[in-house]
Amino acid sequence: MSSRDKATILDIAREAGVSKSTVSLVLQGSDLIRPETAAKVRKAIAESGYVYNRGAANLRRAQSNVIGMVINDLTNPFYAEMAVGMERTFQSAGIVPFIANTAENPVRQDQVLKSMLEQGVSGLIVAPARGTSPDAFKRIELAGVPIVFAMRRLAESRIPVVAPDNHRGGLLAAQHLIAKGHRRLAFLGGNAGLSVYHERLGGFLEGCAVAGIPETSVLVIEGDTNRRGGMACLDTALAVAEPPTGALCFNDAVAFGTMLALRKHHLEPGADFAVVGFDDVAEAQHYVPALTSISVDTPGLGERAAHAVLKMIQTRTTRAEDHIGSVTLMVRESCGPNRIDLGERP
Amino acid sequence: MSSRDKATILDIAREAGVSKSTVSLVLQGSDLIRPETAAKVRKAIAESGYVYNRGAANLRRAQSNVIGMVINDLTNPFYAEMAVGMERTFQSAGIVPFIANTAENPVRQDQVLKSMLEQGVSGLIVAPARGTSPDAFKRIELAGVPIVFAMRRLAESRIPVVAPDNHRGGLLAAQHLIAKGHRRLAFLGGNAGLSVYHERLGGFLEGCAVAGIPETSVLVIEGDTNRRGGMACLDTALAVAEPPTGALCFNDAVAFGTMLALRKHHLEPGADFAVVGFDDVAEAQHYVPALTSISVDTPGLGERAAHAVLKMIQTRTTRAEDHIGSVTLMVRESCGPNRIDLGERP
DNA sequence: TCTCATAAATGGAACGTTCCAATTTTTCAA
DNA sequence: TTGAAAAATTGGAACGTTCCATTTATGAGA
Repeated sequence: MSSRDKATILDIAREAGVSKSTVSLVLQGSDLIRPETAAKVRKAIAESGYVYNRGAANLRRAQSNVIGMVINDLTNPFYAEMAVGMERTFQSAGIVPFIANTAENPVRQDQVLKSMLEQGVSGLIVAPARGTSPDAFKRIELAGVPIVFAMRRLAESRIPVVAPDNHRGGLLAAQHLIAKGHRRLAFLGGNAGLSVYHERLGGFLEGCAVAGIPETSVLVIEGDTNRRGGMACLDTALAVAEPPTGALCFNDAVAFGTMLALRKHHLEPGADFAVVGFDDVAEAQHYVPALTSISVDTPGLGERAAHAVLKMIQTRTTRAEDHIGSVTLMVRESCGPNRIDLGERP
Repeated sequence: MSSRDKATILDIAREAGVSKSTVSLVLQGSDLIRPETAAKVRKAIAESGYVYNRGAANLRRAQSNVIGMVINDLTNPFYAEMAVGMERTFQSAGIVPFIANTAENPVRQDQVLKSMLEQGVSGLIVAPARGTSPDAFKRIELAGVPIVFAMRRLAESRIPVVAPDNHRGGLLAAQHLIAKGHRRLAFLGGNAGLSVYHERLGGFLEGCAVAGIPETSVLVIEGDTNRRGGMACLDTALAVAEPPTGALCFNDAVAFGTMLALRKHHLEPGADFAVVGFDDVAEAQHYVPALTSISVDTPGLGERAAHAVLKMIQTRTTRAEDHIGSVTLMVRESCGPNRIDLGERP
């Protein structure tokens, strides 16, 4: 039945009455082959259930046309959206990227990177797992494989980064909350192990300082970067002597959690407490109340990162400029109506 | 600087003063090698930035230790959760699966499958894209690569399937709504191109029929399987002469959309209209109101599918039993408190 | 010390492709 | 028709690994 010993280029050659070289050329779409000959070969291929052995091919040539995407958390819609943006770009370049998930686990990440390297990827996009050790990417740099970081950067690394302008996002959020009349502010969720955390918090504090609110009076509460973390943070925030009236959350997931917890405390997000998210995931605009959030153009960043690797591969370099994407404040309902008239949409 | 011509097994051999065969044996963890010799080899490997060339290895042996997961929509949290369940299983088997997204696009799916095949995957889990043609998997079957379908089945295919008991889920939902006192029911979202649609709808209609509600009086409205689709379906549902008072939604995303649309019509989900979802994604329990949904044990199904391929690979077979996972009704708030009276809603 | 069994290490032939250099076929001007 | 240039095709040597059949080293018993 099913030919157990799969067909090779030689079988095709025999079948079509040509040499293996000819078959190889046809496979590569070379125009050195006469059209009729190519047709004969293609016919033989179609009839034989032949599958091209890319491993063998890569052995001979030195490139591999596979690109790896290593993502820290695929169940986080934010990263899933980013990954899809990357895929779109790769698709139009005619290449199929392989995705792997590290679940924020540096050990898993090591395994995954090793596997991708062994597989001979020609480029890599990595959203590093939390707590990645600084030399986790030494092997890859040594191997000279082009790599770009997405979203997160590593402390002392010269690997190019594609990320949103987190600092400015934090700043915009602070300005917005302050313009709404809030003076007692909080920054909820995230933890100091994340470069993104420092950037967002830094921008937020700067915005506060500029408006005359000293850093020390801003309530900063670390926590998990998911719904549960947001809920916990809010509980803590409301327990202090003079609780805040508004907060920037580390990301949208934390913001959703914060809003859920507010309801448990019989406070209505928007009316009694202002909540700003970060990332502007698709869900933000559908939520009730719709979440005011810092939009980072997620798929756009994905595309950008993909273009960067593609270019690095093409130009055979391992260096590239960082790209810091612009951010915008999406004003929705979770900070309530304007206290000072800024003419935003209802 | 970086040795442009990468090290091979022979370089390691020379460095360690042994033969290439010895290095190969060490790499495979063979116990034929004296520990001191193995140590020497390992030292040389560590010092040289050597990367194992799996492509070359696969050329010689016939298996490849890579497994492909082809997912129809990674941005759908449901499928992302399933994928993570699979990954967990593969991880504990020491293998790194490669994930690819098809974005519900059969053409893309073809490319992805071709690429995975060429890469020499030893097994495949596929959640088929909507509208997949029945012979899209002919190549794979011909190549004798073990494959299992997750969640969706294909009309005339003998490929094993791992999926929840959709029929029973539909039945449970109908019983629940009817027990709550609803008589005018609807099934919202999904479309006839999906096997899952027929199964869920079939179970729902059966549940209705058993309770004396004729199939013809159940309002069935097709629509997109996301939030927007749910919103549109509800609008249509409320526009009929005698609108329904409760509905089973094709999946949780549709249910969320339905609840959003209810609010726009000034109806409160749970109080004025009963909503049941399907899949029980993580968000269901956090939503306000918390969504009553049919839980399918998503990660569990993923694990099951992963085990199935693993076993097929091990036993070198291409056949396996279907697995239909049990489902449970998770009662939360979106159907409101029990109605004792069977009267119409005010 | 010698034998012999066993343990450890090795060389060479594959695996399926690409690419180069070489060969054969075709085309066309003289 | 002939010859030479151009076009089309081809054989063989890589690529980096594994595996088999051998060879070489080790150590126990005499």
